[in-house]
Parts: sequence; C-alpha cells; structure tokens
Amino acid sequence: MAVSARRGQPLTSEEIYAAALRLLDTAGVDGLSMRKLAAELDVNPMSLYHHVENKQALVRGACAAVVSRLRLPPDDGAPWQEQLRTLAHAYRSLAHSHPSLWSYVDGHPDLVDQESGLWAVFNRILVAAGIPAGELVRTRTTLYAFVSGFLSAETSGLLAELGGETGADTTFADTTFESAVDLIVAGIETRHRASGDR
Amino acid sequence: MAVSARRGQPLTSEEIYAAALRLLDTAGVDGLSMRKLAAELDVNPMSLYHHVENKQALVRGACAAVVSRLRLPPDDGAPWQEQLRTLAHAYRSLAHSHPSLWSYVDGHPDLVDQESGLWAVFNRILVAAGIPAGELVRTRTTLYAFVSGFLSAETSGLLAELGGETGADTTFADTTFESAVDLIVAGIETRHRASGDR
DNA sequence: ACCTGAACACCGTTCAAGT
DNA sequence: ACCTGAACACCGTTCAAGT
Repeated sequence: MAVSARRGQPLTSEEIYAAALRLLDTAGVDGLSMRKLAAELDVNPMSLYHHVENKQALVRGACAAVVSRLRLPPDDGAPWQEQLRTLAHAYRSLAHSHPSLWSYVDGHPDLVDQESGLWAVFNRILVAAGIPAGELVRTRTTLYAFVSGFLSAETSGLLAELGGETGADTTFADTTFESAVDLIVAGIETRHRASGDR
Repeated sequence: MAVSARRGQPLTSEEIYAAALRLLDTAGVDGLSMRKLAAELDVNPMSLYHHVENKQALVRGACAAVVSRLRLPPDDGAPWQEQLRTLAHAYRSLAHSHPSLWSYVDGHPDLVDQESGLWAVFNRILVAAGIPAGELVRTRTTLYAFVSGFLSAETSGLLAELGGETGADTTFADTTFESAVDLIVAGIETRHRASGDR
C-alpha cells in the first residue's frame, strides 16, 4: 500500500471528510478548495481524487455526515405536539452545529431525507396528529419548508441583528423560534378540529 | 469618451446588469463569471471593472434589480387577510421570475428590504391584523421566513417532484402554497383571538 | 474618461508516470 | 493500490499603458 510521501501514513476518507468539515465550518462552502484541503492534510492535491470523486461529492459527503447525526424523536407514544417540538428543536440544533453549511443543506432537501430518514418520522407524527393520508405530503413539505426557512433566516443573519437579550439564557432568536413552532402546532390543531367538525 | 475596440459603443452599467441577469438565469450564480460576461458583451474582461466594483457587487446589483420589481399591495383599506395573500403571491411570482437567483436572495434578506421596502408594508398589514407593536418584528420575521422557506423548497426542487397535476392550470405546488398561506393567516387570526380574550 | 493586455495568484481536474 | 508532478482550461483582480 503506497503511502503519502509527506506524511508517512495512508490517507483515509474519514480524515478527508473531517478536515473538509473543519474548513467548511471556518470558511464556508466557497472557502473550501481541493488544494487548501490537501494542504491541510499535508498531501498532494491529486491524492484526494483517489478517495473522493470530485469537489461536489466531497461537499455533499461532508454535509451528509452532519445530517446523519440528526437525533430523531423515538416512537414512545408521547403526544404528537411534544414529538413535533422535539423534532423541530433537534433539527435546529443540528443547523446550529454547522451554520456555515446550512445554506447548502437548505438547497439539497433530498440529502436531508436520504441521510436521516426524517420524512418517515415526520409522517408518523403527522398521522398521530390526525392529518389524513392524502394531506400528508403537502403538510409535511409545508412544515419542513417553514422550519428550514426559519433556520435559513437565522443562519443568514436576519435574526441575529434584531432585538437584544430577552432573558438570562434565551435570545431573541430562541423565543422567536418557540413562537414559530407554536404557530405551526396551532395550525395543525386548527386543521384537525376543522376536519372533526364535518 | 473612449469606446470599446470590439463594439464601437460605450459600455453602460444597464447593459452589464442585463447581460449578467441573462447569464444568472441560464447558468446560476456559479455559472456567472466576469470573463464569460465580458465575452457575452463582446468586451475586454477588464472593462467591466470600470462600471462595477467586483463580482460580488455585480451579483448583488443584479439581484437588487430583480427584487426592486416586487409589486407591493397598495394601502387601499382592503382586509388584511387579502393584502397578506396578495403580498405572498407577489413575492412568489418574483421568485418564479428568476428561480436560479433565489438561493442568493434567500441568503441576503437585507437586500430584500433595502430594494423593495417590504418590511414597512409588512408592518402595516400586521398592524391592521391587530398584532401588538412589541410583537411586530418577531411576527414579521417568522412569516417572512416561512414564505421564503417555502420558495426555497420550491426553487430547489423539493416540490417539483412530488404529486402530479391537481387540475387544469394549478399544480401541486400552487395548491400547497395556497394551503401554506391559509395556515399563516389562520395562525395570525388565532393569535388575535387569543389576545382579544384577555 | 474609458478601454486594454500582460501578469499574478488562485481554481478543479486529467493523465501519464512513479512506487 | 496508492501517490505524484506537470499540464490544461479555467477563475477574479491589479496595474501600467494606451486613446
């Protein structure tokens, strides 16, 4: 097994993705280059191509690794409202763990489902909330868009500059997210009640 | 006044931005380059720098031109629900007019307000809806995030692949957007009713 | 004032050659 | 198998020189 002339150790894709994530975090998607990544790993730029198809695959892979760490709420019979809140907060803290990556994740929702199985869990919760089967996809898509739109606003700085602190530990963004989730839950409850009235 | 050797006519920034928008529409933000733009205009790449500070300013300027075309609903005393729906549809059709630009607009919400005055109009409508002054920024930010999240999902193809046609002219995306706006309006009405109960 | 060519410091990626 | 250097086709941008 040939070995890097510069490092005396073989490259692994784990190393590559870890270093890529580090660069992405500090410099954003545009700040990552194959050549800088190679320098970071003390390796010839071309060595990377033995472990990664190309730059696009590298970025996607790094994001996939992040998204796969989403902690989905267990199917423990808790009220759907609670499960939905838990899911929303888990997703938000995932975004916060790598904010400079999030615009990419946002633009590639297929990756999200593929790596986390989010949609199956989302469906389960919405079924528990009484959403009819025919409305499932529509509702899930809308709610996902709402939450990810919120995170995009947060990540891109729309929320950061607004209003100061509201308390000891919670920021304006925290309380605003809370009320956004409230609005979503209330929206579903309203819909449920409406269909019950028929 | 010196003149392009290749074209026999002076460059104008209007020309530059129009051509840039054309390139952005067909190739996306990553597909635009100063050199390709210069070729499109039959001009030396360096001539562009006499009219535009750099590439970033060029992209921002092109997006600003698009956003400034947002048609805001007039203050004609129509019910706030109707005005909110009109605003949402105007914003959506703006996004549809240049979908490949939208991820950039989405990541730069400051540009949106600066070029369209959206937030003042948004505030006016929310005041009419009975949102208290202290909740204005929070509510407006949340609703904007919801709508732009939806458009991001639409623009990035999340909605495109789902469910076929629902009728003659309306697509799945159209009806889903409609129900998303319904959810938003219902959410505000609920909040209004709740504060009226106090 | 406006335009231009040469140059610099970067990119991603292919390919043939090394071990 | 894995690594590497040279090379190709691109980038954005500076600068000195032209008209």
